[in-house]
Amino acid sequence: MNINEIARMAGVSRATVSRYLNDGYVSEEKRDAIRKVIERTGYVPSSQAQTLRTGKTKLVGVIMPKINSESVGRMVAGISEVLKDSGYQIILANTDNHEAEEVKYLKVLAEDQVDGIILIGTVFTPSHLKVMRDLRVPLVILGQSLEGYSCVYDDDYHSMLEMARLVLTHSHRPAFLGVTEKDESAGAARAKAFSDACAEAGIELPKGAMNSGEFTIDSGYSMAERVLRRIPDVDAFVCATDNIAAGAMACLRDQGRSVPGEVQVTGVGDSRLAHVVTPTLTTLHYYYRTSGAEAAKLLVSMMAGEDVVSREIKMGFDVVRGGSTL
Amino acid sequence: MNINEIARMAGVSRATVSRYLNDGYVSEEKRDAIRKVIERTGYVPSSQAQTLRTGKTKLVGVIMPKINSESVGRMVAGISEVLKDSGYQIILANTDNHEAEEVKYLKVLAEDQVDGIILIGTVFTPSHLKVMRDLRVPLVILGQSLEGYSCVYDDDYHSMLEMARLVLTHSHRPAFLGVTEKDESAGAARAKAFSDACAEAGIELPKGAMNSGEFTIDSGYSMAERVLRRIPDVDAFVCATDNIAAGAMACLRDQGRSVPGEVQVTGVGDSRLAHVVTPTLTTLHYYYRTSGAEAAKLLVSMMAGEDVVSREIKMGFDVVRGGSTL
DNA sequence: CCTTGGTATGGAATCGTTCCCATATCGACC
DNA sequence: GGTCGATATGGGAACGATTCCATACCAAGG
Repeated sequence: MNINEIARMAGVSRATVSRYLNDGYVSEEKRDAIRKVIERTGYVPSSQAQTLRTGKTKLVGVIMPKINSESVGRMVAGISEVLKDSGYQIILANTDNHEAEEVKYLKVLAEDQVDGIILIGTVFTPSHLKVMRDLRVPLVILGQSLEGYSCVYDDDYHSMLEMARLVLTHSHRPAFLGVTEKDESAGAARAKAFSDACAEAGIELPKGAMNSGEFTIDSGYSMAERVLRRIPDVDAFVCATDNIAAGAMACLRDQGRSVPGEVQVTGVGDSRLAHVVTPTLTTLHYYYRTSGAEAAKLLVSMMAGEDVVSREIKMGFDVVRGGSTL
Repeated sequence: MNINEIARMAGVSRATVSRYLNDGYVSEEKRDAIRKVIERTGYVPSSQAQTLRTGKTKLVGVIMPKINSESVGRMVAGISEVLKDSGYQIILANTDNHEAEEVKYLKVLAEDQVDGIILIGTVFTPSHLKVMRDLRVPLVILGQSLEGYSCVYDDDYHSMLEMARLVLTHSHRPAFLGVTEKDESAGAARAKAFSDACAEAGIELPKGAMNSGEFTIDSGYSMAERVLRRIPDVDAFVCATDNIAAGAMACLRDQGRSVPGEVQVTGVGDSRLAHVVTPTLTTLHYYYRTSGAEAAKLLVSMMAGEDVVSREIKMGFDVVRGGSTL
């Protein structure tokens, strides 16, 4: 069942059916005739042929470092919410934190497949930049800020600064449990905010106070273990993610240290985890879902050809006070 | 840059280039010539044109009830792992637990867009069955079992039976916190297993012992609250998901009841949550990632045309003992 | 020597749309 | 009355591949 059949059955030309389906100039009678035939046959235009002819796929590629992560999940939920209404489908590319995969997908997707790309990136290597420069479809970066590109990101620095200040009102021997500094946002920015806050409070950080690991609970556990060995009188764990904080709390529990009495703990992300640990976790709420939605909106307008001067959207944040701080 | 250009530059016909790209019969010399031109120009065949001509999209649709859920995330990770290697891309459809959306996506995706579909379903309505019956692409159902379709699912009944038996060795006033029975797997099967285990142990369940709510922590909290009012001497909460169990534990904590001393608690899913609550949660480990991978493998072979007699794969499980049971 | 089958190649049709162009009618306006 | 713009319609050329078919060469086998 194709457009020719429909045209024949409705007694009009193929071109008229096409016009009926898209925009202009079809008389009332023919319009009726075509509508009837289409209803009766349940005809749906082949999106593949449309794609070939128009060069528009109505697909958006979302490249993400890890599908089963709560923050990414929330972002994608926001993206999907917006794109659904704009008639776009999401095509998913999961890189499992493998930078090379990220570059590969950028290339493959842009080749043909999609009208636009949202990159939930972590680390930008030179080959990232190269591929991104000669991309032929609009790109929005989510979760990181990068000069010259449209991006939606969280205020990692100031939010962590505020969190650190809060902790430091009752802490003199704090330690930081973070992730790789190659990650500008979750890594470098949060670490810098922490050490700036310490400097501001006149605290000199001992060796071993700044740590870097993975985004996992296990990594949080082992970093905490290590700090407790090297700085036995540590009195606060400021963590770069809720996962890490949860790991740290597990470690403290196992070693019989009370939270927040002996050691305060804070996380980032306001994940479900934060609300079920005992005591509940003081954490930073980032508007992940909303930032996903904003990124999608931005991309939609870019794909519509409005020459959005590459925009940056910095999201707000809230400090969520749980029982893990004084 | 299209196949004609390449053909011209290599001094061969378009057909020969196409044969070079696909299978047979190209002489060594021409093969070399074509390869050189392709390397130099970086030519990549238009997948849209290929799709139009061959009818194969190299896309697989994955319909899921909720993207930011840990179990779904794990399943999708498994799917993506397998499909990546088979040259398929994933196209994502998030229904946000809206059954009508599920049906809509089944229709839309099958229309044209994808070579196969994996449905991570929850509830099957008559309109589901109707659409699924006249689908023109292979379908694999993940997480539920449905007569006549290929499916990969967990042994909800027997795993919960085992869990309930474990709890009942030290409990005489247990309650069940579940989800809607319209969900055959997570709802009906787990609830039945629980009541069967109780019957087996000679326990008569009081009114209010069987509960049904949402898949959320909050819902777990309020269900627990309600049971504590109606059955004050309840001594175990057997929950249909870890989220619900986490909510129940939060409620018990708030009401000053000790776990597992006064009330035992169990979950299902072996989520990260289960390991960070205090005490850690006794839960059922389901092989979500593996089941996603299995579903994908099944679909790949179906798409390859091997007439797989619609197969069922029932996954195994483990009981993970945490501190929340005696 | 003629047939047969494997190897190799190009021409042309095809997939199902969109959209440019040519054409036509009709009322309005100078 | 001729020109002009708006409305309406169909013919046909793309879009960029795959694939059927015809053709041709060459070695082997009877």
